[in-house]
Amino acid sequence: MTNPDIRDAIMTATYEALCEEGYSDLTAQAIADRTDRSKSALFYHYGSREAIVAEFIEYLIEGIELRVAKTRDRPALERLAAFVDWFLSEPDDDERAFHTALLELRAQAPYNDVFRAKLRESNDRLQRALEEILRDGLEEGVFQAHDPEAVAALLLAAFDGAQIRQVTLGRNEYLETIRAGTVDHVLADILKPDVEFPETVAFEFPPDERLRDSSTADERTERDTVR
Amino acid sequence: MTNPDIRDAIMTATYEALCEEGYSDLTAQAIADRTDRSKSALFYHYGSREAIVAEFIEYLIEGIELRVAKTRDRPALERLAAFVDWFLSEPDDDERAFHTALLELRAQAPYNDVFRAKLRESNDRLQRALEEILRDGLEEGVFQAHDPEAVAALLLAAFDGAQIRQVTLGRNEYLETIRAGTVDHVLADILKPDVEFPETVAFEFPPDERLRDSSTADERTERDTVR
DNA sequence: GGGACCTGACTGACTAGTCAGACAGTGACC
DNA sequence: GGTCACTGTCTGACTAGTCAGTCAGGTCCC
Repeated sequence: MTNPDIRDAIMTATYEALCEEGYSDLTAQAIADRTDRSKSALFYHYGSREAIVAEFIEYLIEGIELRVAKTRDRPALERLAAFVDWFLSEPDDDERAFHTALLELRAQAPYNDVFRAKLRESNDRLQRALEEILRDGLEEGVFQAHDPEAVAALLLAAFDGAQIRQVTLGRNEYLETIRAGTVDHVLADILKPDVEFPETVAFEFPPDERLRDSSTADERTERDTVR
Repeated sequence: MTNPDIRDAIMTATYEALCEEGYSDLTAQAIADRTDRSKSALFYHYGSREAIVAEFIEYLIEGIELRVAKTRDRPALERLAAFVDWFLSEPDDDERAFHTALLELRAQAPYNDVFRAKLRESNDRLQRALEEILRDGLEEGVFQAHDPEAVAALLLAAFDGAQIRQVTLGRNEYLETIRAGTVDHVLADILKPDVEFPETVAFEFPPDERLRDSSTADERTERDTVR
């Protein structure tokens, strides 16, 4: 169903609407306004607003997979640093807006089986990506013996918690505090004693090219103190 | 403003409505239905739905403070175990429903200055309570030298992340994994080498007595597979 | 009689989803 | 080449419903 062009248009429109309006104001109209089609066209292609959102999560998952794949040839320690940095470096305005909306969306998962299933998949891929880094580090001999599954889960929980607190409380310091705590208390146990966790990243975790901010990020300024 | 009886009635009604309907369905009517007043009475006492929610967060904060105070005479290690257990033990249905709704509410904080300010305060009290435990443990000589502020932040982020993932992904295993990881990797650095983190809690973190489930928790059963 | 408290009926704004019909393209058939 | 039937895509207008908040008026107590 649906030719790829219009699907892509609807997905990026959804992304923009999410960033600009948040999830709870993500109306079918708000999405349509950001395409060159009418609201009815949305319902023609996807039967419901919910289906659009479900597809959007799918779209994000594809993005994650693509982005993880790009990093696989790097050494494990560099990848770990990039992963940490991805979650715990201070977001720009667009990133923050997106995290904010995504949190609202995630908060609906308990009420919505489809969202929950898709978010699970997204989470599992992330978890597996991190486990892979940890396992590769063991093989490369830079990490000490540990349980990659448990450590990955702990790290993701801490990162996620930090990000959510940063977004909901509006406190950027949080990220740096948690990063330092993670490096000192968790990664210290993981790295071989002679291995230092890099101060700066060797490369940035690649962004989702499809969601490169097409909208000229300026008309968004006076809309900042919202709702 | 407002006599304490009706305030209390509205707050517990808000709590019940949140648990049963979630935040995004928390309408003024849903709250009123759980009091013996009409919806108009709500608007008479609080000027808006938002004000009710803001007051409710306040109400929760008072509860936390009360509950933390009750535990202050216990040894630090016991308190730490109770704190960990509070966040990371498997919730019953009511607790889970409440966490779910609270997450929705927290997800609105970025858009709402009042909510954000109150949630910050709530968070700060929690952080201070945990720091206090850590400092007391240092004084009691059961903990090794560490930075209580940073460790408290790390623990709270990890706990919060674990709880959110458990709620949004519907996976209870998460909590146990994170608890084990926290004990092995973070608390291992904090406790003196000869001190063992308790397997079982000496006491439960006290619940909020005011929110004791007054509604006979049975009519809620067939409404479980919702929305 | 005045104020505190409360109610039911109502309004206005908003939204998901529907539907009848428009229109452009395509292929068949004369 | 022209016409006709048909299909996929799309639209504007509409429906049915929801919800926050208002308001005129009522009761009860001082």
